[in-house]
Amino acid sequence: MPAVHRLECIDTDRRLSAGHARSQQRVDHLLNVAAQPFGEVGYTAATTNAIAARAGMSIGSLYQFFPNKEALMDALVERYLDELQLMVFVREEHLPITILVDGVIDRLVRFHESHAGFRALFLDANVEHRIHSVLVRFIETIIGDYFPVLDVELCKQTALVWLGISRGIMKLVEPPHHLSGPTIRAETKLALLGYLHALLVRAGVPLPADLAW
Amino acid sequence: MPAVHRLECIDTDRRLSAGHARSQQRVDHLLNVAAQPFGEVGYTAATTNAIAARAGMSIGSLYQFFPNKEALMDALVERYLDELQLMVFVREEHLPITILVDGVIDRLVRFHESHAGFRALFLDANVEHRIHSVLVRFIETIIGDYFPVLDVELCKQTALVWLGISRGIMKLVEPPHHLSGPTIRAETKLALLGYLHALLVRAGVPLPADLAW
Amino acid sequence: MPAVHRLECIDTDRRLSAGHARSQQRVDHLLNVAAQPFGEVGYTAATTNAIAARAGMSIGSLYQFFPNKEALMDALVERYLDELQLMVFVREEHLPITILVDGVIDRLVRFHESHAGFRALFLDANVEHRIHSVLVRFIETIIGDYFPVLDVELCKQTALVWLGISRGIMKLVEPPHHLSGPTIRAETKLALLGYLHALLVRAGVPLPADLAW
Amino acid sequence: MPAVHRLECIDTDRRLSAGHARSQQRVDHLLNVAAQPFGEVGYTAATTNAIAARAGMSIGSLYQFFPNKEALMDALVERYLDELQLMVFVREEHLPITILVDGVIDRLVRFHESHAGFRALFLDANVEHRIHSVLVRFIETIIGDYFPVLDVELCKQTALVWLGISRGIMKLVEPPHHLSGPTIRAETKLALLGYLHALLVRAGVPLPADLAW
DNA sequence: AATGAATGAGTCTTCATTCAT
DNA sequence: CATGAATGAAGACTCATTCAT
Repeated sequence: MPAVHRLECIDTDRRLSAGHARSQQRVDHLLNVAAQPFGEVGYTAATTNAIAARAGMSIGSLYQFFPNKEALMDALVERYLDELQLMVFVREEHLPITILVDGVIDRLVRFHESHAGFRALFLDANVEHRIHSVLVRFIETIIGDYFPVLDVELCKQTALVWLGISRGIMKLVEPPHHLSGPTIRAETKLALLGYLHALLVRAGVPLPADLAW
Repeated sequence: MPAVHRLECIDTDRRLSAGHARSQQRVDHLLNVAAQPFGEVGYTAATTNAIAARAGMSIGSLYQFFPNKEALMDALVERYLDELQLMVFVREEHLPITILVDGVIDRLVRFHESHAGFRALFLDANVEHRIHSVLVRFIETIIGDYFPVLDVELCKQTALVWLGISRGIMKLVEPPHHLSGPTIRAETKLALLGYLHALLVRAGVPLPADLAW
Repeated sequence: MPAVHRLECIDTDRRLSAGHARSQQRVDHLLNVAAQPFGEVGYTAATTNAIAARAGMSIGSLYQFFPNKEALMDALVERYLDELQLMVFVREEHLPITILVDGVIDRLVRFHESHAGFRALFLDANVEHRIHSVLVRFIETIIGDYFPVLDVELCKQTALVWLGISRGIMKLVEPPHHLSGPTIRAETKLALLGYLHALLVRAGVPLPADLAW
Repeated sequence: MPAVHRLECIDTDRRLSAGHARSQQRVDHLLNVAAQPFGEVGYTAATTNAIAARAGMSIGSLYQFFPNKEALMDALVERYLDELQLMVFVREEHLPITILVDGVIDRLVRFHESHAGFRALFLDANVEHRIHSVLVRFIETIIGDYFPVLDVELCKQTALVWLGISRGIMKLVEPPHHLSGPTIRAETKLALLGYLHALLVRAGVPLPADLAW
């Protein structure tokens, strides 16, 4: 009875995928919720029990999805990276670099403002994750594209410094400094472009028109 | 016997100051040692028991010097601020701003390289202490002195951003990025001056000769 | 399938109530056990670790039931108050006061004899809890009912003194005096009624028949 | 040179006794001061370091006078007993018992009011010391003297109960009840005599004139 | 004798993780 | 798969007591 067999298989598949779907939903909800404690008290101080409780889930279930707290954070990080890909790392071609930076920083700061968990992970010094390296690679590519004359190492270093500058300024939204969102956006852009400008001058690279102050 | 009395006094003084001296030595040693765990794992993860053990001291002794962990950190912070005052915040008059920044950043990065505890406190996002506010005030004064045309609020904001940039770039010495000391020094200076340059241009303030690229 | 649904509900209820029941059992057991260290060494000297160990429970479990040591004691106090309500504070109407006191003291002393934790809390001077105030209010009511001619303040004061006398005499069961239960019962009653007698004489209140020695 | 020898001896004796005197002074001061923490926070919570500090004495010196905290308390107890002997246990002969009780309780309550350390030790349930047994023996003697017809055991038991009643009522000066000193005095006397009255009636002993209400 | 720095066992409490149901 | 009770190592901090000076 191959037909029957197939039917059963399909049935099973459906059930499985239904299960998967539900499971995925639960994980999504868990991650959404976990972002809150991370954002409020930081990764270390956020307790797994509190996260599970806020997710309306038992602690046991949390540990069925993730083997430990770090894996939970890693999953959150991956989700943030997916969202960053969609919402921040969008590059229309042929934009002047100032316009590109303007757009990326606007989107990054807005992402950062609206995602407390991302803010915590992006700004917290003491947690290891992939956000920074992915961001660095993204920035590296941009700089390499715009200034092919710069060698790979210098591109990478410039990307690193851009990341450092961005993190350093964005951290100023938090207590005790409380810089406003618009200020953060404006000053981050200014700092990134100011640094780039100085770097190009130092490297003897001709300035693009929009950087030629 | 006034002579004898005096001698006794001196004797007493010696004993007292000997006690003080030893006590001060122990506190110094404790702070030196405490800086290590703070530097390695951060303030929160560093345990008082570990600090005491590393200092070759019982936990009870640690608590004879400091009423709690925070007070220990505060003392360390104050000592760093004293040292910063002497070693970093030195301002010869009438230097061009580029030279001033060059000197201050050289000294700050060297301080930061040689003081793991300072590095931790300076870079760690999650601990409240006086280092940042003191640094901001110092930078604020410099900027106000060099550019009296900028209003107070803008000076303060610029100081904040300079602090943010410095912290952001200096954090890149740590894993996983591991930028070298010389690179950190060079790029921090470039970023600070590049940002300042752009800021002055934006504000319509005439550039000093050494910033007129 | 309403029937099935109902069954499931019941099932769920059963599971829930089974959990509740077990939890309640454990809390009960914990309180029973906690009463011992409290009784033996007093509230302060009793350690939460010792209590957990005696209850055959990890310290973590203890703190899952009670947020801290004081809350544990409070729960014990509330349980004692519930039991006192049922076993001691029973008042049949229209009894002569001597009979009432006889019954209450018999029951209170027996309660006190069989509940080491209560004994500790009732007799220990250095812990704040509700036992005394509740007892005072109970006694106050009795005295007010029997002698409406006494003003409220005097009723309250008399109740306080009765409580003091009872505590003072009951403490004599403990080392180093070791008065026997029957003696404690007899002498407490005698002291309470003797004081009341003297008080009524002093106040010029006519003695009820059973107090007219 | 016997004369010289003698002189030296005398000299030595003088020095010794001077040392003794000074030592005694220090011990006295220490005990005076120790009474305060005991009175304020109770025996257990009072720390030896705090006591030494308040006495302007090093912790080492405290332990040179007393081998441990308990011995310190014992010495304090002995001093209280000496003072009680002088100030409270005075018995003029041939006073009616009501007058005797009046005087003793007045003096005891006043002692109790003015000696915080005594109050703590007299009222605290959890510390073993001689105050109670000495008081019991004193009371026992009084009762035996006034009512030779009562057998020794009953005298002892009555003394115990008197002690219990006194402690129980005197504890009411403390929080949360805060009965006033005069109230304490009046009600303690009333309770003691009321109990004695009832006891004598029960024992079939003829009442002395001043107890014949 | 005097000192007070030093000790460290012991206290309460937290929280990531496991496992029986 | 879900549950959440149970675990226990570990952390900050206290305090009676000791001992070298």
